[in-house]
Amino acid sequence: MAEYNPQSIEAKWQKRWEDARVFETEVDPAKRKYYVLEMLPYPSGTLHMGHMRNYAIGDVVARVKRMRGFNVLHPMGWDAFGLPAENAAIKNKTHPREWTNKNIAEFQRTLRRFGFSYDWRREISTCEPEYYKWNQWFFLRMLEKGLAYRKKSRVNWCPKCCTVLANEQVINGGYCWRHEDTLVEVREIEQWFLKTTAYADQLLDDLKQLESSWPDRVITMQRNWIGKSQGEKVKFAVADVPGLEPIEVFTTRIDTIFGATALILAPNHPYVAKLLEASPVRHHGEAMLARLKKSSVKAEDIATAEKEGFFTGRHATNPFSGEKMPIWVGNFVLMEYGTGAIMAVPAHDARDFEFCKKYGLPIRVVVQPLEGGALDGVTLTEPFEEHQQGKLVNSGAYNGLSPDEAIAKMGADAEAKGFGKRETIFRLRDWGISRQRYWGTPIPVIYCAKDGMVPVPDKDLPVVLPPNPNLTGEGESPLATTPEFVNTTCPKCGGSARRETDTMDTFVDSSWYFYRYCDPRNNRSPFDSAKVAYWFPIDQYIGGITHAILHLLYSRFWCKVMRDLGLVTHDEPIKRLFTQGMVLKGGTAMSKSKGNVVGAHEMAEKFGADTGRLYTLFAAPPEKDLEWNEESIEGAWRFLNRVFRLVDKHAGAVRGAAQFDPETNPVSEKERELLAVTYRTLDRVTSDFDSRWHFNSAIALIMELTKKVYGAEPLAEGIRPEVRKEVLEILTLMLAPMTPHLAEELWEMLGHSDGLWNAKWPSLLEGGREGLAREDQLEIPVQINGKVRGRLSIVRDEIQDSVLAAALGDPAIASHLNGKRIVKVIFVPNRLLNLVVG
RNA sequence: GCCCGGGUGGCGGAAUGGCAGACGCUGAGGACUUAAAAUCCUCCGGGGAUUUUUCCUCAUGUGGGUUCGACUCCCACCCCGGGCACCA
Repeated sequence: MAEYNPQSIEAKWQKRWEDARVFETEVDPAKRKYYVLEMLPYPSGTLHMGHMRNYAIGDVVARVKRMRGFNVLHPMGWDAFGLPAENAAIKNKTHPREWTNKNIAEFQRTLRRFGFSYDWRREISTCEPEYYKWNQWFFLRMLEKGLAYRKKSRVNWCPKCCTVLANEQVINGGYCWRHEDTLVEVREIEQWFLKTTAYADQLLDDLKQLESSWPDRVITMQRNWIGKSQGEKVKFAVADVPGLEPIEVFTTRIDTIFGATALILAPNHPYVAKLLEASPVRHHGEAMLARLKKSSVKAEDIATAEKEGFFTGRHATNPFSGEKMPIWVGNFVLMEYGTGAIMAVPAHDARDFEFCKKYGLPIRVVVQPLEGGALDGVTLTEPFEEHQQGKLVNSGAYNGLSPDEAIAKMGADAEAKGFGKRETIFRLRDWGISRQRYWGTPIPVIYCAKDGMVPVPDKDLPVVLPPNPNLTGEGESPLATTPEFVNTTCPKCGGSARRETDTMDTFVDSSWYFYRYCDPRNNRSPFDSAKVAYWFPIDQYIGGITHAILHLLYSRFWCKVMRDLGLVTHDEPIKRLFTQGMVLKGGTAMSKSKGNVVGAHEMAEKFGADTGRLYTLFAAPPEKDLEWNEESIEGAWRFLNRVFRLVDKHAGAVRGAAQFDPETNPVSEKERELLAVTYRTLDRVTSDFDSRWHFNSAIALIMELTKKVYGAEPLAEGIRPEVRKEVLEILTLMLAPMTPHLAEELWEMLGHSDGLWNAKWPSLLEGGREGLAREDQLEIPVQINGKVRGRLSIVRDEIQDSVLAAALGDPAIASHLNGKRIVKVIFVPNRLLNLVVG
């Protein structure tokens, strides 16, 4: 009797798949395509079971689709640029490339050990010049279109990374995304930006296309991040400083403008200095300003900080009422949003209320609730913000209007009179991509004393990283201190010039990598558009929720840019997105730094890849977090052993048997029962795989079926070999997407010389299986007033009258009726009978 | 504060408005064995009645509602997790 030995079985089939090039795919217009992709890993540390779960989910989908006859693209690659490689290189006195390639080799070995069905010919590594050349190429195209630009700006600087971070990489209100304990500093540096804001509207609107196929929370997070607001920009003339242009304010509530009792500027608003110059409160103001600017660096506290500000000594004129109001500076007004100046309407905005209350500024109600009595500013304890239900008061000609009516009318009037403009503003900012580090894509521009900034011509791409950088981990970009890189000649005049020494954010690499998989070795263009047209959009993308904004927003942006460059024709790159749960141990996500990882390779050595795969799929539904349980995995191991023994036991009898043909083959009652269970299991497993992605309950069903046919009796006596074969084959095929190695081995044991990889997913619709799946004798519950009081055996499709008669004849049920009158009979054919008694 | 998730046995979880707790883990008991491991079988939400068999009853965070029937749909609240957060 043979024994289940995953180590040898898995090695054997991985070799066969490779030799037969089973997972290699090409464009084939005759076949329906399916592109399934897991987010590419950053090759650092070791792969643990959290990663494996992600890839196991993708592999199930890929394998099921392949069995369904799809032409499946399922590639893998490496997000190989990044800071950890550089830091590790400095620490270990090696080269980032060396460290990265060592990790890639290790990752590859582990992924191969798990038998994931990747087309390895398409493997890409973003740190190779053949790849990052195209980052540079795209950058140049964006430069031509004005979508890439350089400006000096306040940026987020992480003192530990020694580099600038994108807004998206600043988390928890001011901390670095890689160093969660390190506060980000604000610095002024010349930076390269990509104009994501040019696509703000499209990025928002096209979310509609994704609503039914992306998780709600990802859509919501992106929507909030883009943060569209519609309102008015209103000009307030400065009354007591001659020659100063009016101050522009952004508001979504122009209807409350008569309630404005102050104008408040951000501390770094350019007007503040001008207003303070020669102001009677200049000294106090400047002292306060220095204080506010200092405290505003601590981004962490901004949300909770107490509102603070000071009066500039100057006044502005309300363009609607002509009223003069004081101009203040307030720490809660952000220069980065809107115009950096607001009108304070304390009666109808909580923040303004808090500020004005503190400094004794007047509070004037301009929207009265429709019911519940009049409000007045003096007794107001919190602002009235229910703007749908109310009418305007104290607002001159606009009194009596509803706020919505007033917004329309006052907006139009302001525009007509030239002091207002309807405006849509976004929270989204342009994407700062400059990084002052070595291990990334060099930004392909050259600075010449004579010609200024000159793009590197396409023919000179790629701009390759110097092999021997000066890595210190401190100060400016390592490239800046590597003379053989910096010093070059100007492409225009041929004179001596300097290269840009910043590298690109690594999110550039991952913004378009999935296109490269379609045509990974192309050296004339980033990809062949015809190939991309066949494979795109990605049918199923799988990854962690952590990338809900960064990667997934940048990718969408990149797609739209490529579309406008004429490279692709679709608006959105990813049709369906699935965010899988994390694998936890001790309540937190597995990570090397927390020391709670379960190494993937160790798991494969101990139980085999198939057991590891099965367990991660079985222990929880794929979208939920999974707490690792070392005892539970034994259950998966035991189950696979049981399946192996089952097939091994019957293999001899079954191997030579004919293929079962349900249509021409009369079956015995016992065989029929067995087949019915098998087919019904198949039916439910199919739907769990196809539409519901309930892999855990699919496995439960397969376990149940196994239990039914396991042991000596059920499969042996009175069951012909061809029927046994049918049952065992379906069992094997259902397992194949999840435990592919074992399934291949079983398939061979069952007498197939052709690999299971050629087999199709079994269908109930084929050859009379559907008829055999039907049960003729059913047991249904009988309820009285909705409570189950008995069970009844009925014939399939038995009509109500006959079922009711049988129920009334059942003594157990009759005793519950106890002479009471039946008011109503609910009968669901083949499902249940419910008697409502009075 | 706002926006998303989620709350079911000792644990992970199942249940497409129709028998709550499938399947697995743990635990208990038994078979096999000289013994152990492995394997196989039985039991395993609470309370009560009957103490062979079965029946009743409570129970899916809490309180209401819709329905013949609710873990599932609706309303309100509580708790947990995550995201955003002075965005004008």
